[in-house]
Amino acid sequence: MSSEEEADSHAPYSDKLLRKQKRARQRVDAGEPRNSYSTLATNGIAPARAALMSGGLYSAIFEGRQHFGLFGPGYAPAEMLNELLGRTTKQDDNGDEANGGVIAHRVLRDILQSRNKELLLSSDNNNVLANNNNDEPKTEKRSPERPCSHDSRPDLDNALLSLENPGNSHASPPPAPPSSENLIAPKPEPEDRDSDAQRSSPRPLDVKRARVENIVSTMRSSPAPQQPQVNGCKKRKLYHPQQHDGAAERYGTSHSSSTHTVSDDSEDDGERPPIQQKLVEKNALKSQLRTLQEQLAEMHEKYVQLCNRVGKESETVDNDGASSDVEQIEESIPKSEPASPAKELPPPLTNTATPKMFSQVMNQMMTAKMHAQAVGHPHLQPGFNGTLPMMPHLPPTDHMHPPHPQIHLNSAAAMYLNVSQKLFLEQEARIKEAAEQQQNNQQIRPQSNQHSPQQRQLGPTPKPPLSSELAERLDALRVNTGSVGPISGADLEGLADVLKNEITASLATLIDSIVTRFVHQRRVLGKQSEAASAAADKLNKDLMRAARLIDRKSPTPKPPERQMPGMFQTPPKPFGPLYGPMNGQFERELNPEQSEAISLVVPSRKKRHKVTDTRITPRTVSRILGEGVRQSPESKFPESPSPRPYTGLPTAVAIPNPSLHESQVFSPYSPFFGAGGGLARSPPAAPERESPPLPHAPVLHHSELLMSAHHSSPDYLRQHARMHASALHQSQMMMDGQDPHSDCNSTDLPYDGVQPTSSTLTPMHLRKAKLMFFWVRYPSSAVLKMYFPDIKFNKNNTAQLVKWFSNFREFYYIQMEKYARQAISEGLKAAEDLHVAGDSELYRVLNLHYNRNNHIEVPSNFRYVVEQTLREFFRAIQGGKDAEQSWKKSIYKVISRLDDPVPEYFKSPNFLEQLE
DNA sequence: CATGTGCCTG
DNA sequence: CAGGCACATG
Repeated sequence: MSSEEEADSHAPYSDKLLRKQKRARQRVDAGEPRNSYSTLATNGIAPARAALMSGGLYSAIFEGRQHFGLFGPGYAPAEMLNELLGRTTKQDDNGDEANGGVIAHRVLRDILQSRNKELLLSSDNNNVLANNNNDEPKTEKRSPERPCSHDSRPDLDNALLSLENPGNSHASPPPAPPSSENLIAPKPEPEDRDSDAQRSSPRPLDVKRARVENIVSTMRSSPAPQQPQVNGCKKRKLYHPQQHDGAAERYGTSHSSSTHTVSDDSEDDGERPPIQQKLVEKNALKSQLRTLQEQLAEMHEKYVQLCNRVGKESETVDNDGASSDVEQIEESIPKSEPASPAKELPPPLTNTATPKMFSQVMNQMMTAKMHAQAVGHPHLQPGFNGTLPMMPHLPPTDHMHPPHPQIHLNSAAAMYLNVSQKLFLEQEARIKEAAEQQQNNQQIRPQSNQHSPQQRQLGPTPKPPLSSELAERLDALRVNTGSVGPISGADLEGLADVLKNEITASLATLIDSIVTRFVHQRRVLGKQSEAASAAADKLNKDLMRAARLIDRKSPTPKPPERQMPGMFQTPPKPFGPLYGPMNGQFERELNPEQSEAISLVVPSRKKRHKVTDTRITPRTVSRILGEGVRQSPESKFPESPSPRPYTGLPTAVAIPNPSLHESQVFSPYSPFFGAGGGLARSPPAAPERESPPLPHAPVLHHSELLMSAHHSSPDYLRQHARMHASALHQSQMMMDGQDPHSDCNSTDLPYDGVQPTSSTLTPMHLRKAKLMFFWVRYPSSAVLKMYFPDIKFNKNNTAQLVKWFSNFREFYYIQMEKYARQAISEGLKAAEDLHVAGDSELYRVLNLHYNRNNHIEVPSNFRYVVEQTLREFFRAIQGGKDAEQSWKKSIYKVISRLDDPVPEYFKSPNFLEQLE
């Protein structure tokens, strides 16, 4: 019928069977359409999930992930997409950037003024989006219709839509059926969405969308001076460098007045008398602090307003506000962003230069702050987790304590926190710098001169005053410094305390209000809101799928999926901390087994390159595991929001678009109930919404992984960086050694300039592939290639890699079937009662197989997938379907839809090394 | 024909 | 895991 499946199953099937008989094989699926799984999945689910999302706005925005594919069935008219795309591309190509830039500018401004919050939120998304735009074209060829990124737009659309009519979101799109249903649903999936058909109304929405896009891109570019390097660095670069520049310039100019003093100081340092400088600085700082504070308040206010408006607002989006406001906002928000890709600004050296002392203090402060917040707003904490890891100079150990995973983070709050945090950090950095500067000036003027100018440029933003107290503190400090000399630790500490208090206080208020708002909003949104967070999770996946969908046109449009009430609702997943056991170990054992693996392969046709990882025999492993897995306290929180780089299209589309990643700080993770070992039964009463856990980035045990990830994945870095103080940001950049201004290179180097060096897949690659299996069960070869940038692919090794995954799947399904049967034999009646605990046998086996050395924490989604798979098998077996020849086929299909994007850090050249 | 996928077997 | 085969799709 609608799906290809049907096609084969019917007519062809008979033939097939006949043939099969020859071999006596019951081919469940031999020859399934290549990507049939993914395709189907994509189409069907995406819409549903999208719908699920509450209004999309919140989820989309808050989640910060990029959901490209998400077109509600009803929206995202092809035209719109085309328009957008066309615009984007063309402009880029033509060099119309200027126009775009201008527009973007305006939009940006508007947005900033009217809705800071949105901006913030969207900025994340934007990043992703922008990235997409940048790279995709090539890979995307698949979809003739629209070669370019279909991606980002949809999100925007949704967001816009939601904004316009919050309540409608579900209306237009098909009702969002619970994911589980989709899964189960035989297949009547409707998928017309990508066929453009429906969308043909160029409404204000489009305009808005366009605007938003521009804004976003602008924002994005600005904040992330780091070039938008897309791993594949496809063709396009950011197109707003100019805008950015313009903005920066503007910004600089306008600021100059305010910041003037400071800048002058820095520049003229040498000549000016220290005292004068001090005074000037002091004043400047004071005013800046104040400004900052005000901004915070302002932002909050705006946020609130925004929240209120969200429902109705359709036009508000654009308001041209005073440039001044914009500037302020800019300052506060993208603080480090000033550096535009354009490169007019010199690379930021500023913060980096700061002595360790400062950083330490900052760290301290941050930590304290976090704790305080955590106490006050437990649910918010998660947001920080994501961010923390990102701080380069912070010692991983101290700062990374993930807050309790269970805490549900309010996304809105999180966003705010991030912003606040950023501001805070920035401010701190500035203050410190200033202090330091003074010190230096007094002692050695030349030094200060050197970096101050740059500072200025980079962060022209005046430092707003935090509070009078703070200002006083600073002043005192300064005075002391001036007269006494070096700043004492005590002083700094005091300052830190003050700052902490200040910020904490303001943040607390802010957060509270935000949370309240958010909650309220959700309520308003209605049912969708129900599981905004949960929905968000799904959304991600859906989006991904949708994206895929877009790439390939669906053979036959399928009718929209309908909810099948109650059909197979699965209980909320009890995953959670359960993971603990698995994650815990960080130690990565070094087992250099590679010895011979690298031997050159002689091109003899059938030679097998065995890459098998022999290092540990399964038995050994099991033994070890049996002995108990130790987990480090820190790793207990699987959900730690370490942002997970999100790749838009997991499988089908080979788009090396690193941008996706949205860090998702919010983990709408629902509370986890630890299930006992093995298959546990959950109380029937369990809330029924089944929301797949968000695809969170698993927490890597080694900070190095993260770091490496950063190196390799600019996007990833960017995203995180965005949330941190510019200082951090900059320092990171420096660490990376990347030129912030450099755009994506025209070269298509996979990543970071990593070039394929060998065509031989080593045991390490195998290991990596296994780890990847946690995210993707059905990766396309294109995706695989993307994730193995160091491999020079040819047919053989590509096939080998593909084969690996085939083998992985085989193993996986065998286990699933086995455990499903076991559950049945144990008398389990309801599939919903099947749960996979972190300590279950099944889980252990799987972990052993794919993650022997616990190199990474198993992503929560994998657990979800496992559970779903298990349930599918369970149901099938229970229903006697296993008697049918291809009974597994349907299961495979379901599972194939559950692929998630593989974290960007897998592309990192360093990743392999980490796996030793 | 190239690719992709599954099933079996070694 | 890898080989091979059968089968599917573009």
